[in-house]
Amino acid sequence: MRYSAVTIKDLARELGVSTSTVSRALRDSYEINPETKKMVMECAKRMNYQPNPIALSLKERKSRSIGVIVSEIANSFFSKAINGIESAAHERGYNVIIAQTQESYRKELSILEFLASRSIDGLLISIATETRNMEHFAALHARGLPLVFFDRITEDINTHTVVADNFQGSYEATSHLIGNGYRRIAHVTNSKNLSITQERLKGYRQALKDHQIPADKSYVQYCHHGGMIHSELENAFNNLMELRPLPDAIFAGGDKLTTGCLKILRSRGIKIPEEMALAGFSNSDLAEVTEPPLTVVKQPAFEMGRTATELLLELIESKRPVEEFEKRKFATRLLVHRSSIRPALTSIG
Amino acid sequence: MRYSAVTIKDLARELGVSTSTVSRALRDSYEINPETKKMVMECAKRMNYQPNPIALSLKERKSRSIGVIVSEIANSFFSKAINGIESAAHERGYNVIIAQTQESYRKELSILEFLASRSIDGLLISIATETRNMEHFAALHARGLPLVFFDRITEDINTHTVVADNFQGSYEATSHLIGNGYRRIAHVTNSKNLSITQERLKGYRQALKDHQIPADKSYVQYCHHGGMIHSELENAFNNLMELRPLPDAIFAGGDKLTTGCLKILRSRGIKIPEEMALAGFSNSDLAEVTEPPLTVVKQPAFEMGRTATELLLELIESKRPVEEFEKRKFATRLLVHRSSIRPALTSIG
DNA sequence: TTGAAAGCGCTAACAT
DNA sequence: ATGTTAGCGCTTTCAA
Repeated sequence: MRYSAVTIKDLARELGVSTSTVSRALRDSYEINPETKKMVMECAKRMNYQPNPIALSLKERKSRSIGVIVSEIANSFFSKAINGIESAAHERGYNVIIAQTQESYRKELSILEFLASRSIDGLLISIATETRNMEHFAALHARGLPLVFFDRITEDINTHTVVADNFQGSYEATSHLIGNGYRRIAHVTNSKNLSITQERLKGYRQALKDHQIPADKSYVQYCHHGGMIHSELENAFNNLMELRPLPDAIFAGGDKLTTGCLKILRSRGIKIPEEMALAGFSNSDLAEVTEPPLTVVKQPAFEMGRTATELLLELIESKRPVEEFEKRKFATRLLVHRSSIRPALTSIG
Repeated sequence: MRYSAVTIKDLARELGVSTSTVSRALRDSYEINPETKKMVMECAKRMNYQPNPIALSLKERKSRSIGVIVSEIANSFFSKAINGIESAAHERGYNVIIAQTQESYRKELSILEFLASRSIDGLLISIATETRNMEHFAALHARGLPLVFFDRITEDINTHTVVADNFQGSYEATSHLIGNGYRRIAHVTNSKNLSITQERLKGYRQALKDHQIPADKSYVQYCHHGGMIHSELENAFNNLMELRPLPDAIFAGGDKLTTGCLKILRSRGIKIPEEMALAGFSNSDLAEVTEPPLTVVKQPAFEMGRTATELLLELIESKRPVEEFEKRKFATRLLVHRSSIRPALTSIG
């Protein structure tokens, strides 16, 4: 059974006027007699007329919907960013179509093809951790599809980007660990090719450097799948546990990695922060009620989503090709909790 | 700048044939010369032709997209259910448009209007906690839009439904608390009008009854906004703390309520489970690393999402009106952790 | 085996 | 002030 709506034609027939009169009346055109307008409006309301957006889309060659590609909505940063995206999009009459890569490059490719073939007007992208090659994005961009990257961005494509100040967030968190007496700080992070990985790594390294702590490459562990594959984070962690001297703190570069490290530490009975401190990027609401409460770097996810969307809609609705691209950067916030505070008694200094 | 795709017309011009020939060749029609077919296919590939789904939609009067209405995607149950929904929908070439009510009836109304006007083919709905009146759904259903309710359902509309066995989950959790020596078990739950609230309440009451524990109405606190408004849960909690005798356990009937109670108990320094045990419905991955680890009733969210979608697509693609409606019910799982286990020393029995 | 033409719902240029 | 018509991309009779 098909749901069939009232069309402009039905109204025209009902009223004995032409479809164009109805169309113009509904759009409140100046060239329509006020009385006719009123008559049409009333009839439309009475018959519960709803314009068919598909016909409109076909005509205007746009669908008033935008796509969003993220790694997974269960990620606390992305679910909040999506709230921001939806709020900005709906305000301006746009639909949002969400798709998840689960950090997989293959999925990213197929999703991109899927979305492109669904006539979306533009795309918000946060790149999967597995992805190294940007050609699939470049091809679409070259064909004129408006693109805005957020959070995990690429330099390869010349368009708007929205990011958190990952360097700052990472620098602050690492400095905080150092300030609490930790010296052998490991860094568990996403795949090397990701923009956020590189920036966070830089912040981490700079903090070590500024405090005259030598950086050791083996203290940095990359998770090619962003902790999406459980064994991967386990391996990274095992690698760290084989190091001598043992790290005394872990700074994690992503939502799943932060909570993942917490789970592993807990499951192995390693005391936090006595034996190993933990801090990391996360937007989880539960950070303060875990055991121990987690020190986290929070990104303004909602605002970032909103801004990315506004920039995308600007691109979509711009009459002329946009030449100037913005790089918006948002400050992060460090929320300090017990997981990274060295207890007074065991302080080594 | 507009992204403009290759059309069937471009192919026809390129090859010097008619658009109908191209169309038929692409659809592999029997009445087209194999050589022509091959030629068209090659040209389509070469020019990177992608059929315009909007034109198709207009023609077929369907959009190959379904809407999903949930309270919020940051909810651990819904984010996983949505994964299931997307997996089933994408498999069959459907788009998913997600919208969030934030538990607000008003938002539910406007979202419904928005989605209905965007020519979706069907709708998956989990009702907002504020909603009491089902007329907005009934009106759409009456107009022939396929609807499937999941998780928070209504009896008022005759269609497929997908739920967890809320009674069972609630019964088991409450019985578990009783088995651990708790007798004064409070229940913090969603708005009274919600289906899940009623079923979970029944399970809770039945468990009390089966163990000869008198039910006290004041031990049940309803949150009309599902804990979405912070003060609401605070109030509910305060009400419980004024009771004498004081409850010795809380059983929470929803994701946000469970973690919300944890936060409140923690912030007030009330020891869990010594002073107050806690258990509740939640699909959070962090339940086992909170302090204390939480006893939770888990729903098979992914499977529920998949099933709801399959039922909806069945409805959408059915040639004749569907008369027989299914009520799918999924078993829940009780994961016991420390938050509900009475320590041996303080055991009263 | 192929082409011409109509039509899905809507808008807008062009009549009148 | 209103009507006629063409066209957005595609499929599908109907003709040839």
